[in-house]
Amino acid sequence: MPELPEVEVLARHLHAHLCGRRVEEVDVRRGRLVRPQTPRAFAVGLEGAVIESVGRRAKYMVVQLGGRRGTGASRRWLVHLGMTGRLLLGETSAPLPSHTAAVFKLTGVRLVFVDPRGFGRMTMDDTVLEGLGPEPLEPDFRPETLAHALRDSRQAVKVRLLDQSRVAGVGNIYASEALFRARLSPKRRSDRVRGAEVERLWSALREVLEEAIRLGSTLPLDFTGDGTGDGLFYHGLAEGAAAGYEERLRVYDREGEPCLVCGRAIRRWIQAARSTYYCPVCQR
DNA sequence: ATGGCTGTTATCCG
DNA sequence: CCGGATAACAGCCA
Repeated sequence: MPELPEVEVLARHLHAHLCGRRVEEVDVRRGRLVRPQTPRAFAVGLEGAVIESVGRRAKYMVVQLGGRRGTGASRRWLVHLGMTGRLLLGETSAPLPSHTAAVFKLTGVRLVFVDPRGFGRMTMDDTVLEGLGPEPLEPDFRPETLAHALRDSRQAVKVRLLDQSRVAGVGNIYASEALFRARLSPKRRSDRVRGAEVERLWSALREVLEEAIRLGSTLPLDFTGDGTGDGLFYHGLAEGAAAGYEERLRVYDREGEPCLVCGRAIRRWIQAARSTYYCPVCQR
């Protein structure tokens, strides 16, 4: 489930594994993966580059590249996992999994992008980062920053939180989780979230995201994709690691189960064609 | 087995 | 302009 925390954890792990390696060969097997750029231009731009760092912006993994002289400005390789994108790291000789969308031969290792539903994206065109909202975990993300993001919209606050141009990186799961912890109804009109409530939502959002990163960072990761205990993480989790992960979610996917605070049954409600989970008693 | 659901987002309508 | 619906796609589950 690639939302901000999952991409952050992935980026931190890949940073350690990929830094200093050279991109020797790029094989895009599913052209639609590369947008908005031709697969050819993407491959040509990437081949020969050396990976300097791996980071994150919103739900994008950002691979900073160097190593080729005379190519002008710094280049960034952007990866969006969509719903089901995964990055697998392994032997060059291993057989490729089904739904392999792209293969990257790096020095000493092979990186494979697998994506059954094909919502993932890759590009070297960083205009896709334009228009993204503030990073909720940056120090300059203050309660006023969130207040500004919620202002001037009659949309439900839950829907607003999913708008990447307002706050970057929040997805369907953490939007529900943050609103639950802030005791705020997902149906509340965004421009009617009041001062004290903004403060609660601000801290709840940061807590939820930070906790997820902390927990994700301590999990044993399975970069080869061999593990079967893989239902949650885009790049695969070592077996058995998924259990504690789900327990951490307090409302998401708990329809009909008792609220952990008041005991009332958790409800599911469709907003903007996505499921929202909430407690009808605790969240007003 | 059929249909409803799924972590995302660009684009199309009214 | 705004906001809701849809499409892109495959897999899983009841």
